[in-house]
Amino acid sequence: MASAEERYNVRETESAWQKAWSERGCFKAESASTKPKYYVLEMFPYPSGRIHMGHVRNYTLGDVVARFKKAQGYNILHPMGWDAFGLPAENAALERGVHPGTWTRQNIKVMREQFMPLGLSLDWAREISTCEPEYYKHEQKMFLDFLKAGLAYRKESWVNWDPVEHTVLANEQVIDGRGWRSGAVVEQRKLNQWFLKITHFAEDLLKSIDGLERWPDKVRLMQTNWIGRSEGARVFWPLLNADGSARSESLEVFTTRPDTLFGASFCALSPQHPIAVKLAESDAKLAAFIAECNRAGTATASIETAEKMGHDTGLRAAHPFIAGASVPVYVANFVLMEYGAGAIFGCPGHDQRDMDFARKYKLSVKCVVAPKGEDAKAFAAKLEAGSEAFVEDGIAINSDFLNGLSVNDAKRAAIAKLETLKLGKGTVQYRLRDWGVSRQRYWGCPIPIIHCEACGAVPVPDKDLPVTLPEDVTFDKPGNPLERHPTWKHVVCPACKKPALRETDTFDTFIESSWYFARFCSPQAADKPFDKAEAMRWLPVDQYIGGVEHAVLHLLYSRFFTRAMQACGYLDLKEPFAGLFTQGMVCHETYKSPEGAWVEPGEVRKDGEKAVHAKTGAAVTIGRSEKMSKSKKNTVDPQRIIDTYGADAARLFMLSDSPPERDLEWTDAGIEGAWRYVNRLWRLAITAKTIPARALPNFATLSAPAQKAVRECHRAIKDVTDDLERFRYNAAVARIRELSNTLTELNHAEPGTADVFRFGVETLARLANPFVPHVAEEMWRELGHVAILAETAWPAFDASLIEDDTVTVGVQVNGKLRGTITVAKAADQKAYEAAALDLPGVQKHLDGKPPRKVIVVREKIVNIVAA
RNA sequence: GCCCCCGUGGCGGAAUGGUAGACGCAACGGACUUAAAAUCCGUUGUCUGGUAACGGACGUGCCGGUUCAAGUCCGGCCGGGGGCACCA
Repeated sequence: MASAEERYNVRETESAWQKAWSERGCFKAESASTKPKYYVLEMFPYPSGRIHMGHVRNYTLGDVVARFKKAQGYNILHPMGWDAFGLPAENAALERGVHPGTWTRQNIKVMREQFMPLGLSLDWAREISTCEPEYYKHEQKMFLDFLKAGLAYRKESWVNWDPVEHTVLANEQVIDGRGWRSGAVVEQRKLNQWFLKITHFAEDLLKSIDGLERWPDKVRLMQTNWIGRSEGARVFWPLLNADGSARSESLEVFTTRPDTLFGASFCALSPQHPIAVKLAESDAKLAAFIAECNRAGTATASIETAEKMGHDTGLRAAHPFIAGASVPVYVANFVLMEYGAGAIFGCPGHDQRDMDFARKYKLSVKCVVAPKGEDAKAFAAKLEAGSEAFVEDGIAINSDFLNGLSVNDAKRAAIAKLETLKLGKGTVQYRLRDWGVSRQRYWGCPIPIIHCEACGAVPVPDKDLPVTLPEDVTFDKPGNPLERHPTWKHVVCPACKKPALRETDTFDTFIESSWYFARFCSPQAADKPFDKAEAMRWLPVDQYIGGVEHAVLHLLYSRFFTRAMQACGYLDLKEPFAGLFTQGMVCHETYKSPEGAWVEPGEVRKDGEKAVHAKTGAAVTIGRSEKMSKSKKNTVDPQRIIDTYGADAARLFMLSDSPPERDLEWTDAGIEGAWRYVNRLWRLAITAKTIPARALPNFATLSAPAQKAVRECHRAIKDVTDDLERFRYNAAVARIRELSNTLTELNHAEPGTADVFRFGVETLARLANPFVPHVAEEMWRELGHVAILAETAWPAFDASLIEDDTVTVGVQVNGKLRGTITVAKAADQKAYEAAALDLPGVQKHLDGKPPRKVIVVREKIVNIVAA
């Protein structure tokens, strides 16, 4: 055993190995290599100031993958960078008067230094920072290429306006009617905006989800729902004036239920529908109603509680199937302009919203679908008198040529008829809308466009790229500093050379993260975003790791952007991430003082079940464990943990207690336990190094306990390897601990097993390497190895030693365990049966009678069914 | 409202339909120590019989089903979490 003087010096050991790895360039991606490639990437961090536990977990998970795959012989690309544009930098500028660039670059410096002691196997030579012109100039060029290819466009539209951030937000960035960062209730404004045509790829983005086999089902489902494919029909309703005379236009609606057309009792337009807007010009009441709707849309946070309101335009729409019939045309607050045609036909009998609307405005309700097997007349009478729509499958009734058809057949028949009449056609509608990328902010990539009165929106010529941000800006007033900069926006039109204005909006920062993974592939090409051949060699990312909060946003944008880059010749690739792993959050108990203020864990002293404030002694209530956040003050600073216990202990704790996809609760006891195990590993190595290194004697000559231990080692290699492949890191750590328990027992109890013990500790070091790389290296070195463990091949197991000659299986009587038998693996069923029936416990429960049946599943179980 | 996931000891969690609770945390007992820390050895699902050796019953949210065998599969509830949400 190690003497008292010999203690594991974490600090020195960890920094020494970090230095050794760095000096040797262990983790540099090889540009020319015959090894198969493996690209490991964690979602790059936003430089907010300091690293937090979520970062530690994220990068530790990726590091396990990288180190394991490296040991398995892959050429690894494991780069790091900074998602450096964003609003917090501007807020800091506002609050502290520091330039966003200064603040951001300072944070990067601090966080980079904080990352170093974690011992991550990163290739820092490829570090990128998205706020530098060397990075963002390429996306300006790409944007102009997208523009040429028709994948970017500008249009005036209603947009989500965040009144706190003073900027537009994408649909994906509005959560529960509030801005995803500010939490402010989002308003609707009509603005000229740049859009990227993500809908162009809607079908492909949806279909390709099937091929993303190494993505979590949850994320695939979320993207599927977000894209929201619906099959239905566009239907044209010729419009009539109040007096029944025909108007020149017809109203287009989208429906997924053309089978219910015979149940139509009204049509409704969105308040933003062009026809509604036009009618409002000569109808003051309607204009007031529309204004009211637009205001309500902005002021009401809880849209779902908003009452359905409508305004009768006086117009009528001619029914496509019933000659001479028509329905009233309303403008209604619940009809969305952005979806479908911005107008609907209402069938109250089979849509709850339409029912609500019909009851409120006393419109007719007609049942046109009845459940199969029920009395249609009675059902229809009940439905038409009630207030609940029937939305399930059934049989068409009261519907002329559709009568008797199922919902699906009726849909098909209705569409066919519409197409014959040229009053509609079958179509596919997506919920997905184009990605609005204009932001009225300073700290982002300038949109490379010049607005000229004569020439319109003119792209900035290549030779004038990049359009860089001016440094001399002020943040003393709300709004966009670029807009009020005295000179920056004043330029001449590249086409006509007359005075013109620069676009002062910047890109949504999700653009930078939509292609950074490709930039990493070729070390910082100056004249192009990345080298195509290099990118094709490394991409797709083999394993991408990050939080599930990006399931739709970043991950969908990147999938789109990759397709857009392909369309413009940058790549020949559609899917950027072949494998995705979404980690859980790092949580901690919350504490509150009697006054209701949050209390930091550092100020709380635990006294059994109770908690008290360390300084004042006042009782503190313990709340549920929640995601670490500054607002709830339940954070633990990684820096402090690493200073105290070292990176290995922090990494081990992150990996060992919970499955990586689940939330992890940080506890002091947990990190202590991890720390103890790191020391235990080291002591095992110190003990083992006193044994001379020599080849393991022939297996057959070993004592029985030694043989058993050797088998254990090989089984551990197999199990840990399997667990690593399947992201079962908590199970892998448990398996490693089991092996150390076996070795400790062996060393204590059995003399003459020294060689095997030494072999076991070596195996332990190699298996522990991806998880706790520093102490593993130290063990490896203590055991006399010169080669660095980080560059040593993953251990192989001997399949013949995995299997034992005998097997122990349970013996049940009527499904209840009554004993176990150990039999030769080669034994036949009869031998199992005989051994099982021989057990006293079995005899007792058979009560002297012969068994009715004996089920033998070799190497698994024996179950005896008693008479 | 719609869709998805999850319910296992005091706690985190193991368990290709085949010996439920691996591994760890906490707790308790012991060794070492003047003492403490550290370390090492042991006990630990619940109830219950027995001085003991050793047994018995129950047990994976609840109710039912399939099966020789169910934490695992199927149906129905209850509870928790997440996503979407006036998407026609």
